[in-house]
Amino acid sequence: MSDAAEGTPVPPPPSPWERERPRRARVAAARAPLSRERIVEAAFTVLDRSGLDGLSMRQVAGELGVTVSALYAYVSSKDDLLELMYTRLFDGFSLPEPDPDRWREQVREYARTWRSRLLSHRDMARISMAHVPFTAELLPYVESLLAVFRAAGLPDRIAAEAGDLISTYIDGFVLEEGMWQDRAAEQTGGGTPARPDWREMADEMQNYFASLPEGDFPHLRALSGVMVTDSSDERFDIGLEIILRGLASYLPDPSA
Amino acid sequence: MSDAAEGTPVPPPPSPWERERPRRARVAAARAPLSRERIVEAAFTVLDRSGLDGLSMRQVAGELGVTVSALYAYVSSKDDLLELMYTRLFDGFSLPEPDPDRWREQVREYARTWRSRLLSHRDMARISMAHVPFTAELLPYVESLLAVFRAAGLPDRIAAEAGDLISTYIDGFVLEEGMWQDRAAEQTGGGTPARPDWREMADEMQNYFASLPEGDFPHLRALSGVMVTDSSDERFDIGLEIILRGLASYLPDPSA
DNA sequence: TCACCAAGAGAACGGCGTTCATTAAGATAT
DNA sequence: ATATCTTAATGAACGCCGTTCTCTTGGTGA
Repeated sequence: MSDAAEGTPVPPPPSPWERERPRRARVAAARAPLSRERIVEAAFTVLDRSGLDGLSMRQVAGELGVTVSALYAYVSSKDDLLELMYTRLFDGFSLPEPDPDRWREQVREYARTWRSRLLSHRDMARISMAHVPFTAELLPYVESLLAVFRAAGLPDRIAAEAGDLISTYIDGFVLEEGMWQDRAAEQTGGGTPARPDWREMADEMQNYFASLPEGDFPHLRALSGVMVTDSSDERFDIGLEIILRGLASYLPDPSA
Repeated sequence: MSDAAEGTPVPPPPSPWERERPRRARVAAARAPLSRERIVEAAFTVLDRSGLDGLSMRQVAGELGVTVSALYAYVSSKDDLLELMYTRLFDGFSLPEPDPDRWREQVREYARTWRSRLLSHRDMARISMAHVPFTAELLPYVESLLAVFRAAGLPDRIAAEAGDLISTYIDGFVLEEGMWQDRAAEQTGGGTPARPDWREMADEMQNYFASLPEGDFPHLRALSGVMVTDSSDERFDIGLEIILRGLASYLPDPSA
């Protein structure tokens, strides 16, 4: 442990006037060399902290203690990085073997799982909406969702649309959830409360609807109750059920 | 018309070495003073030419022959401008008086109209997806859509979701249409062909699906035919019909 | 004629995505 | 042990962005 045992030329200590070189980046790199994986991970950290609008290559680089340009050795562009993040969403995701007798439940499970994955990172729905899962890596997931619909007995034309329809619904729903969340956050101040105050938000909305001119918005007023009292989960299931019923109507025996 | 009749101090002509001052901006401004309307119009021009990613305040200002900062006298931010563009989409839009016997047709018409409006400007679906029509100005439209659902006899919980569901479907569908369009455009080169080559695109996709390992993607292979041969309009109507059937299943008499 | 005013110009700030030449460190060959 | 090559990261630069601030200018009413 004692240094200078041999004649190994120890570099002289830096003179006081010369700025100490930043050694930390190198040290960090030695601990864990940069990689696509590490970059994606850092990107998720930045995403959760600052949202999609605050997700810049510079922030990601900063998170890793590295310069921006270093990232471009592993990632060809910001779009590339976003696509990696999108693909990440599918990791370890698997649909069950299609069971014609349980196809509704299987689709429900798919939908709930997918929604919870979208909710697991801030603004993830925005990223998801900007992508189509038609890369070689993701096609298997599309395939197994289609398998469920076809096994259920849906006509080809219906099955072909069903996947898109369900996925679009989920993305859109979560996207809106996020927008209300953001709106709530920006009202309570710049800070990002872990859980936005739904109660307060709902009350405010309720009041707003109730304050609308009586004669002009009868339906909005009438529905403001259920819009506000129903939880997000309930509303999600309702929309999902509407789609499932629509799909089921194309089956020879809709009772299935 | 003759100048210098009186002692009005005419400014000397600009010396040859000094850059001629740009007079055109001023002239243009005199012709038609800036306004929110003119700014929105210019923004649409830029949007159609360069897409949402190319829509910058600087480009809009350039389109008007004006400096960036001038815009900020009329528009408080870029977000504000985007919201104006979004609101523009609703101009002159009107839903018919709800007719319980024709509610499906009324919803279909609403959906087709809305889709065609989204298609009328490049990337408009992206802008639409980022907004909720819950501003004072747009609530009447929401109201009259809800009116159709309620008049049809849908339960409140269902009617409350139906508006969101349909709107999300339309936005999502058009968004995807745009993505395929962009993908096609970037393959044929930087140029922006007015109508992307659907035929070629479809063939290419068909080939891709057909080239997939036989055993691994039976459903994708089986459905690639209908996915490709059906026109966008047909696919849109199919998805819409699925939703309408789902909604109808909540009516006492689903035959309506 | 002069003071005022609204509208727009112009410059600047900090941040962005991306590229490029350069450098430090380790591995390899002589 | 030394010279060479490779790799991985740096740091500076380019051109663009949204936004703000100060300044100019042309027209208006007293």
